[in-house]
Amino acid sequence: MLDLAILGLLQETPMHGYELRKELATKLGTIRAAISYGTLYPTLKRLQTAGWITESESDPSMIPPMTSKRGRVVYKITAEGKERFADLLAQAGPETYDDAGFGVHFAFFSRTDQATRLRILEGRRRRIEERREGLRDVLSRAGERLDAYTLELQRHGLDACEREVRWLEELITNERSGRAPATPGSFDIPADPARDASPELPRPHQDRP
Amino acid sequence: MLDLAILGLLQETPMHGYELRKELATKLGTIRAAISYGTLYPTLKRLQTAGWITESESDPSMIPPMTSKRGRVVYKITAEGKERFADLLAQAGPETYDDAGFGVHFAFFSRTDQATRLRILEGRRRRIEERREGLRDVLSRAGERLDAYTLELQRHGLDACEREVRWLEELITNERSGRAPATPGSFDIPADPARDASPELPRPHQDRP
DNA sequence: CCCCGATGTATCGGCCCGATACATCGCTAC
DNA sequence: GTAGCGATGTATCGGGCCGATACATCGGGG
Repeated sequence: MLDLAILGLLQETPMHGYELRKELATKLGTIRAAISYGTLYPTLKRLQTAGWITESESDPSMIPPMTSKRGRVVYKITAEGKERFADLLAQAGPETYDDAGFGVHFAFFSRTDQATRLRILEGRRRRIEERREGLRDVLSRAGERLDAYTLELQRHGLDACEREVRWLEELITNERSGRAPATPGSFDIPADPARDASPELPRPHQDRP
Repeated sequence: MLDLAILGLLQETPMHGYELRKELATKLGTIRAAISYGTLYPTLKRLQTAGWITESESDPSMIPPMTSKRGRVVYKITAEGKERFADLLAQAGPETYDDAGFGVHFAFFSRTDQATRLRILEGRRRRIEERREGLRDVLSRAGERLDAYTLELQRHGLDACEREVRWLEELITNERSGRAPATPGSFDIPADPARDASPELPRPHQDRP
C-alpha cells in the first residue's frame, strides 16, 4: 500500500525522505496521520533493493548548501518502478477496498483509467455495505446485550457507513456519466481555488440531472 | 489498547479465544474489523505472563463434549488484572485519543467515572479539531497543487471531521448535564430494542433543552 | 460416506509504529 | 558571541498487529 503511494509521488518528481513524508502527509492526510520514519526508510530500502527506485546522493539543486558530511539522499523512480506503479494501480486485491488501500488508490485516480476507477469504487461500496449490514444486525439483534455507550458507538459508526455509501454512489454516478472530476495530468482550475466553498469544481455534490 | 479490550470483556465473563474474538468484533465492530488470531493468542500469552489473566483448561460448561485431545482453553481475569483494567481505563496517554484508542475507551464508558469520560471526550475533540484544521489548510492553501480526486478525498475527510466534532459536542453537553446514556452495570431497556430507530433510548441526538 | 462450514488453537513472516539517536541550519534571545 | 530552539534530515530497534497457514473436531447436507 505504501509502495503505491511512494511510487506515485516519486513519479511526479524526485524527492528525499523528509520531503516525501510531508507530501505523503498532505496527500493522504485523511487516511493516515503521518507515515513514521521507522516505516519510510526501511520501505525505501526495500523499493531500492527491488529496483523500483534509485538513490542519488546529494543532487545539484541542494538549496541549503549543507557542508556535506551526510548529504541528503534523493530518490527517483526507475522504468521498472513505473511499471510496478501501473500494476499496483490496476490490481484488485481484497486490501484494495479497506480504508487505507482505498484511500491511496483514490488519491491516484487521476492516473487511473475509468474502468478501474469504477471497479474500485464499486468494490469499496460493497465493502462498506457489508460493514453497514453487520452494524445494523448488532444494533437490532444484540440491542439488549450491549450498554448504551457501546450502542451509541455502533450507531455513530452506522451513520458514517451510510454517509460513505451515499458519497460513493454519487461518485459512481458521476463516473458513469463521464463527469469525472479530473483529467489525467494537470487540471484546469478556475483561477480562485475554493476559499470557502467551490461550487464550480466538479464535485459529486451537485443535484441529480 | 487490545489489552484494555480483552481485560474488559473477561471482566464480564470468562471466555475462550474464539468466543473472545467474536465478542471483540461485535463490541468494536466500528473501529476494528476483526482481531486476528495472530494478534489475539500472543496477546493472551502476554497478559498471562504479566499475571493479568489465568488459563483454565476445558471448563465444566463444555457444551460440545469434545473428546478432549485438545480442550478449549478458558481465560479468566485475576485480581491484578482488574487493577490493570482500572488503570488502563483512567490513564491519559496520547494514544487514548487516536481512532482505535478512543473507540476502545468509549466502548467501556459505562465502567468509567464521569470526570474521566469528560476528559477523554474533550481530548478526542481536540485531536479531531487539529486534524480538521490541517485538512482546511490543505484545501485552502494547496488547492491548486492537488488534482480534483485528491481534493475530493480531503473534502470528504473534512466532512467526517466536522461531523465527529458535532457528535462529540453533543456527547460532552449530555455528559456535563448529567444525562449520561448509561448506568453502570446492566441497563434498563424498554422491552423493544430499536427495530428501526430508537427515540426512547437516551441518545445524544435529542433537541437541546 | 464424504465434504463443507463453523468451531477452535497456534505459529510465522512481514508491515508498520513510536521512541530514540545523531547531525546541520537559521533564528531569536540573553 | 553564544546558547538554546525548532525545522530539516537520516537511520535503527523493539514490539504490536496482520494475513496466511496448519492442524483438529463437530454437525449437517448431499
